[in-house]
Amino acid sequence: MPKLKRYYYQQENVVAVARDLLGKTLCTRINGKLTTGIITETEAYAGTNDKASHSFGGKRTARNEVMYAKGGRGYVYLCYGLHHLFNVVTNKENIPHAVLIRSLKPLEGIETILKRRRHKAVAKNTSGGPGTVSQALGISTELNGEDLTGNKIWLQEEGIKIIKQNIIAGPRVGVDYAGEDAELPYRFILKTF
DNA sequence: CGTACGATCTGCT
DNA sequence: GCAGATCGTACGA
Repeated sequence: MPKLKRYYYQQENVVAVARDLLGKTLCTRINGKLTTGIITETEAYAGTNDKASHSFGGKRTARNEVMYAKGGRGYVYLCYGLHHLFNVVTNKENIPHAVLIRSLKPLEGIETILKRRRHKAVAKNTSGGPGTVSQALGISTELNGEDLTGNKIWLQEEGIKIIKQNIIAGPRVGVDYAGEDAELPYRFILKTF
């Protein structure tokens, strides 16, 4: 399975990328341990006009700086003081787009994943939210800004074939503060997972 | 410098 | 169903 190349991350339309990432494989090699999973749920955060995004209004701080880098890097930040959320930065021309990976189906390194997750829910198909995705693959803020074409964390082509009929779009989770933008159908879920 | 809070998860009731 | 965990960051004084 070939790695996604840099140009993949430099497409204009984040929402399209978020949809397209379904079925691709997210991989990490942390301390020599390889763990991978098929992406089953994503959310798009679109540029500076999206009230739900950290970059709304052109906000640019030490935390979200990497959103303004060229596409193809990871944006990892701490949420609620204990969850590391992983985003793929996808943009061209300094537009701060990102895709949050909300859920995975574990593929390789199941033993390691179970250990990291203290034998919790991952035994099933998906992990239960963006925090557990990071926990399962060993992602933490140390990987913030990491190049996604490198060998610590990367994405690969389809783990499975996706047909349109199996994709559900809906509003994003936990962004009520974003007013009308909270309604946007920027969340994509693979049915049957 | 102080304070409030978040793109959440878990375990207990 | 609900509260507690837990702390870096943002923002105002």
